Amino acid sequence: MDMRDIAKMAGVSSATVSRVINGSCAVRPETAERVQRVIDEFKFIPNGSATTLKYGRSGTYGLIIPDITNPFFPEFIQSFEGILADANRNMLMATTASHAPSMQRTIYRMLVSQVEGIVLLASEIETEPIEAMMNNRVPLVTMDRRLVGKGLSDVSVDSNSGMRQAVEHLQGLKHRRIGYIGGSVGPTISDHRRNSFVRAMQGYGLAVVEELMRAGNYRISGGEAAMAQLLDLRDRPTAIIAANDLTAIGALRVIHRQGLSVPGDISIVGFDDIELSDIVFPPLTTLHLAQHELAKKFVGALEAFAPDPHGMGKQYKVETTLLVRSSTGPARRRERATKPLRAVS
Amino acid sequence: MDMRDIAKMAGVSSATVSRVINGSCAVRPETAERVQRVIDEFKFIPNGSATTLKYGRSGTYGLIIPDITNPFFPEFIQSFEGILADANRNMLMATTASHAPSMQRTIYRMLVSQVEGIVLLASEIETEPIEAMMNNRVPLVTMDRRLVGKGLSDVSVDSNSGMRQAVEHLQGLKHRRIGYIGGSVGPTISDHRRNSFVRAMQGYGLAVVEELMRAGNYRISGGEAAMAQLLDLRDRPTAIIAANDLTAIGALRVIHRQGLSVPGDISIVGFDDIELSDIVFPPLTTLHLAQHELAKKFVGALEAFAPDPHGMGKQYKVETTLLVRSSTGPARRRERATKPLRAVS
DNA sequence: ACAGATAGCGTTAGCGCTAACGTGAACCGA
DNA sequence: TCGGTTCACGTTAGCGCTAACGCTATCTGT
Repeated sequence: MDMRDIAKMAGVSSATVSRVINGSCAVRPETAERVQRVIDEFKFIPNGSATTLKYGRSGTYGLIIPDITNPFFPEFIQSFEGILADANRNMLMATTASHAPSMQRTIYRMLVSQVEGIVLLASEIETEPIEAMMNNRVPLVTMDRRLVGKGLSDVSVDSNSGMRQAVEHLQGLKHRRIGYIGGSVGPTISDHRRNSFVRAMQGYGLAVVEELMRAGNYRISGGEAAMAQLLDLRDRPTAIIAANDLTAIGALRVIHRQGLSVPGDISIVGFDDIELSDIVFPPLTTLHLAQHELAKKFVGALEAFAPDPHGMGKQYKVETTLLVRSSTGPARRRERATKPLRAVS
Repeated sequence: MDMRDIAKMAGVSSATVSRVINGSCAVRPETAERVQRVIDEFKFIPNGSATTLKYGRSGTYGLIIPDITNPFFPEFIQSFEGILADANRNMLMATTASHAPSMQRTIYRMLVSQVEGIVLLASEIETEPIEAMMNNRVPLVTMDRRLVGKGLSDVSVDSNSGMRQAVEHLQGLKHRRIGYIGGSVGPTISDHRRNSFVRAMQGYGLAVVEELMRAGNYRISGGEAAMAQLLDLRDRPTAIIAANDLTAIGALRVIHRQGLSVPGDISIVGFDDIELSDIVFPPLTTLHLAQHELAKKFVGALEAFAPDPHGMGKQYKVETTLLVRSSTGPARRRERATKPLRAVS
């Protein structure tokens, strides 16, 4: 069943069928209606690969996610795919281990599928092998790499504003020893969130203590490990800002396990505002990142390349704002090793 | 840059280039190597839409998810996509609101894209409009609908075995009043999990009390609402089995908010074993569902249709097993309205 | 009344790939 | 030596679609 079959039954040529399907105005309404009736009757669906081959556009974008298990990503995907669907576009999705070979095969498959652009949400992994693979064939939009070029755009999360609000909030609650638990160490592309934290602290005249800054892994386990170390310190921090909510939740768990309370003994600020952050106890004060805005920027960045896939990319940005819930409160008076008020298993 | 260009540079015909790329053995090794060198040099990537058009197969499957925000689905997607990627296949994913028009547009886009099959993970929504849309064009594999037909397979979660283990476990802990919080009511395809629960209770000679069985919505909010009602009862249940982990977590939250303890006052059993179930406090006793096995069954079901897309489908099944963590414990002696031991905000 | 514009539709070529077939050369056994 | 195989490749014909162009009938202005 192809357009010629439909054409024959409607008594027109296949070109006219094509015109009707694509809404060309160069068809008389009555002819269009006649053709449409045949299309409906036989539930005809055109063959997209033929269109892609002929027209050179697939209407499909690729999305590469490092770890879909991190709740941040599903929330993003939801918005991203929704926006694409509204524009009648498809999403080819792949989660990929962070090692290069599987990554390259993923990109290869996407390029074979004639994607018109790829979004790479992989701040944790090296991207050189990927760019080599892509070879400037289709536009690439990355997250938080702050690197643009031909056919290369970036959407970054501006943590400065949010981080300032967080530090101001904590300072207002009389916190002075504020710790930080960051993301992964290693081949990561310089930790912007960490820098924002440092700048915000300095901006408010607070001491930036190396001892109070630890690396995590953007997951609960990393938050737990880092927080355990911080609690072992003679002079503990009274507040913690974490690089993302999962890290904050990990910290929360360790604090509870040691019989301390949040925010009674230690205040915690997360980052991202994933749904989970409102579900844990206590609900996290966090830096809200508007997922839908973020997704819109990515789609916008992709579509900006439509006229010229090899044109110069742009740097996009989304803001973060502090969302105060219940995991932050006044600093304890004596900033010494804290004793639990009551034991909780 | 197409195969003819490569062919010219390698001094062969385009057919030979095709043969080399597809690993045909009808090419002399030295010729193949020469061609491969040119391919590598120019980083040639074949045009998949041409192959799809010619060959009639796209190597792409569609996956439709109702609510990717439910952690069950990301974990599934991870496995599903991984298995497809290993088989060098693509995944076209869409999350879709449960109303028919957006659903139909999603399916339409997938059919245009020449997917070779669609997995529909939408136990909550009506599927008649979808099947009408699909019109038996490509195989459909559903989850937990227990309906098979031409080009239609189903993968169901066998909750019987797990439910029996759960009830036995609770009975062993001296629980007699066991409640159940189910999934959504309405157009859902008969609640197999609920039936399994009822059968298991009867099998162990326990009373099935209608009053103790409530509907939820597969999310935290539903678990909360249902549990709140159950706690209002004069004669509360001493244990709850939930239709999924999110529901169980919702129940957990309400119990904690009312100053009761788990499992001290009430035991809770979840279903699915999502990662979160090991992270909440206390870690959930739950019916473990092997996500990777589940994903494998779906891929297997799809590929079983490869020889004949219109052939008869099959019913697949995955087992569940009880995983005991910390949310279940001995029943309280007096099965009367319980008083909180201590107040917690 | 007539050249030119326009609307509405048909014809055609070709997007890049590969199955099927065709061909020439090397090889084989009798 | 020679008909038949086999191997290793080239040639060709589309897969279904649509942009570009071509054609005809009607309409417009003078």
